[in-house]
Amino acid sequence: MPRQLPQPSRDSINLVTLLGALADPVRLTLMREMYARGGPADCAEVAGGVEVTPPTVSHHYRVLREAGLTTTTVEGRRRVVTIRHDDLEARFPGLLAAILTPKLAEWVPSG
Amino acid sequence: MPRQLPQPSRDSINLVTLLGALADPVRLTLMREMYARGGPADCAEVAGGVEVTPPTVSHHYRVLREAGLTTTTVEGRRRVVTIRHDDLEARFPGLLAAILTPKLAEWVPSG
DNA sequence: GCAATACTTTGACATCCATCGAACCTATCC
DNA sequence: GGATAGGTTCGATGGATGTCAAAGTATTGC
Repeated sequence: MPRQLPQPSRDSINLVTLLGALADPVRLTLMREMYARGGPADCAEVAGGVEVTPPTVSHHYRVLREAGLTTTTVEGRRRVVTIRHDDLEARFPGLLAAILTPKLAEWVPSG
Repeated sequence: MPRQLPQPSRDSINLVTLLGALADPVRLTLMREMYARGGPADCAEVAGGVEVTPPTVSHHYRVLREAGLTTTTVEGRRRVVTIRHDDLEARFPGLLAAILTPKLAEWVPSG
């Protein structure tokens, strides 16, 4: 049975917390990867290109989830993560697209 | 003569830095106030409703400026601040509106 | 049951960050 | 020049944050 990890309700998503969650290169990379995949994705696959240790990856997924950005479900010994498109669009229309759509070359100057 | 305080060029505005600058209640309040006024505004007036000491306000204005969000000019013994609408729209279309448009009641749950 | 897999939690550590008081700087005005 | 006003910088401080190694928790498979 897939269990769902605790997450804030739509109405309790805080903008400052949300921005703080996105204001980190690792988490922004994770979000971009999820966004590009467009649907439920394997946590390990999404984090494939990220160069931090498993505990740190776990920490970042937790921050994203607790900020209301993602939903994580446990399926066996893997985790599946999804961006909360509907909730985020309802609360902050256009925000996600504005942050995640720009090309990589644009959010990292000289990158 | 109005002097302009140093700020990053349009192309060197970093998304992570920008989000970090906005991920603070005081700075978000300042940005909202400026956004609502729609043009150049007196720093002291904008910060009128904020309940922190002058050194802290000064610190926050600096963070906003160095993140590329605002332009500050010195006119006599007051400062005038402006949101860099054009540069921000060019780099991250729709971002500013998505973050600053929501009503107050929405970015602070139960507020 | 046992071993291996996948991820999390705990604890520690270094760094960053918001905040303030005190001192400083630069205009304005008498 | 002296006094005042508006802001900034400096130094200190308490708290948050990113990171990792080690230990813990589930789940799969033999």
